Amino acid sequence: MNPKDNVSIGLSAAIVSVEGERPSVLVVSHEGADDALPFGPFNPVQHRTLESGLRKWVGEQTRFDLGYTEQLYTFGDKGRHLSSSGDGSARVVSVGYLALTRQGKEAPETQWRGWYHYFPWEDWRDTRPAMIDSAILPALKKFVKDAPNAESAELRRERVNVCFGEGWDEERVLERYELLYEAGLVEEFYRDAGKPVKQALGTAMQFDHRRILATAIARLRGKLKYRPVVFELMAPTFTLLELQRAVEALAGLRLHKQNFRRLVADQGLVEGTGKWAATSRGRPAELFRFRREVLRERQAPGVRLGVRRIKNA
Amino acid sequence: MNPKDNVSIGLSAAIVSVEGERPSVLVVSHEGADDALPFGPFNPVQHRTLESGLRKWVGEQTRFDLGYTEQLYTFGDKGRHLSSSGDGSARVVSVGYLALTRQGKEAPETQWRGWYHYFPWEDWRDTRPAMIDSAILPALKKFVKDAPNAESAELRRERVNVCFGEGWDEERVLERYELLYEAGLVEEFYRDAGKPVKQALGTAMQFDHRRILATAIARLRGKLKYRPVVFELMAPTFTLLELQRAVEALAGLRLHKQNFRRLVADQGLVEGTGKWAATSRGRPAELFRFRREVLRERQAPGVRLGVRRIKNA
DNA sequence: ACATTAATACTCATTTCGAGTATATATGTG
DNA sequence: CACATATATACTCGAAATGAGTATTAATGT
Repeated sequence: MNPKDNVSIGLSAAIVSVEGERPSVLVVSHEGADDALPFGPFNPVQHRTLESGLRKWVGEQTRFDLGYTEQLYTFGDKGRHLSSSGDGSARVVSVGYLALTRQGKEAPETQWRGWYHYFPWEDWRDTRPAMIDSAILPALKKFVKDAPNAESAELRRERVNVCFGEGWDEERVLERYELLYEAGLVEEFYRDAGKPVKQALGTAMQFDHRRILATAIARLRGKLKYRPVVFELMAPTFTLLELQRAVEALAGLRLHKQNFRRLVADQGLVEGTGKWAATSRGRPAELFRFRREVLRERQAPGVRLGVRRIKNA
Repeated sequence: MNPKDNVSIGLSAAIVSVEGERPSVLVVSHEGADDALPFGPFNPVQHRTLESGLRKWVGEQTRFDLGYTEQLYTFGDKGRHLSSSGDGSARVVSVGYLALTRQGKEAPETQWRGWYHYFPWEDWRDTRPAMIDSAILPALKKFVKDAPNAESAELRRERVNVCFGEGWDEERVLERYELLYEAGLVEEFYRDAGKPVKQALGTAMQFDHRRILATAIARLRGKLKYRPVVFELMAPTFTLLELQRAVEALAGLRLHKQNFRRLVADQGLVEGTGKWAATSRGRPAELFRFRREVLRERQAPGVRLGVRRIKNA
């Protein structure tokens, strides 16, 4: 192939953990600049696979030993990988990864940050976020009206409806972010276009990292339901309520407690340890552990969160 | 970034269609060489996005106008992108795509080929393929026995069990292909290692294209169940049996006719046209069309094929 | 003692699913 | 034309899964 076809490949990782009710992502933050995901170039000479390249880079940058990892998507859009400083020179194709861990000893330049800082409209645990009605929908209405022609307006109307209309589908995280981007509701839109920022919902990230994070959340929310991935984020033993809170934090939804318990129990996802959690108030809860055997036994075990939100939080 | 980090990006597409009961993939075949998927390099100067690059390349090579497309995975393993001629020079990272179309006018160097030529063990419509018991399981048993140590043997045993043991999970196409690759049951294994071929199940493809195709089939089989993607492969109108045969062809499984009908009808995926198919024998079937509106209405409509195989074909 | 809090158990109606049986409408054959 | 055969379509029925509770148990704080 021709040398002019050469491109640099950037590897980025959305490293996710949950502490209590807060789903977080590990970010590299330098003062003044936006947060970034840990990332680095793929070196075809050193690295045998993309994933081994990622592990090496991330290890160096964050001192983290990635556990579960999964490739998300490869982004190559022109103009979507600019840093805040605006160097538009190199064309970079970026491969995003999702990694799940528990919090540990991080490198000093990195920190865990709640992911709803970047996506405040995605957290429906307490209530439908007010900003959807106060800021998002009015702006999107305008976006529909400003469409260049009727056909485009109809397409936009449909997208708005799917993303923010009747019936919240918690998995459409990326679709929603991309819609907000195109509608100019997000800082990155202005940065990529080299224009002054007009609207900026949520906290911005460097490059296309918020898009990668959106992809990560979407994938994780989907995967939760058919693979027992939550357990990668849990301590070795946990109470059922802790497990539920973790799932809720990730899904951004509240679940029905009794049914949640029935689900994980009936599916054989967990087993009691016979020990009890130190409790403050209320009846003490039994500590459970993940039954690794289910990975072999069942076809598609997962916390099939009865997707519907609990009537009222 | 350093120039030595530069890599070529190859774009490949698994273009899928179904004609009758035969799911096919569009391949480029030159005599003497293995089949290949349509592919070409990504040109960062010309192409704004990876997908537009793909569309351009594929358009030139196959005269096909891709409809539905979806990015699958980005492969970068060293030594898995060798051609049959064995040029090991350039390091290529390949981005695989899935595209769904109907058959039309193809370029002369391309042809539709049934995908079960490449994966004969994946077609369970008539019966559990005999080669699983006659060839695959014995060889995999040996693969387990030849493990370097007990721990590795246990891991291998589990993988064999998940892939080919009790309970067929039709989505694990890639997992199965990778297992067969590692166990040396597939031509590509020997080619990539530069060794003489010992065992070769199914028809080989160039580069890592069979792996990309496996990824495509797996993704499509999964997606079928929660998104109405089959309809991309159907004529504008079709009988319910034709629709069922298409789904069965893709899934490699037989389905229960009456329940299939109930499913697609109850979900509002199709609507009758009031016209009837020209019939040879039996009562004539009504022609249906896809109700595009469901894309807006329901959360996750798809042909939730009651995964279990029909008792006996 | 008792209000409060949380864990866990049990109930119940509804929906979905798997697997049929039953009936309707063609063709082809003697 | 009667009837075997093939296919489409309708309807049934029990089992399992799901959504939304109520009931009971076991702690703490006052």
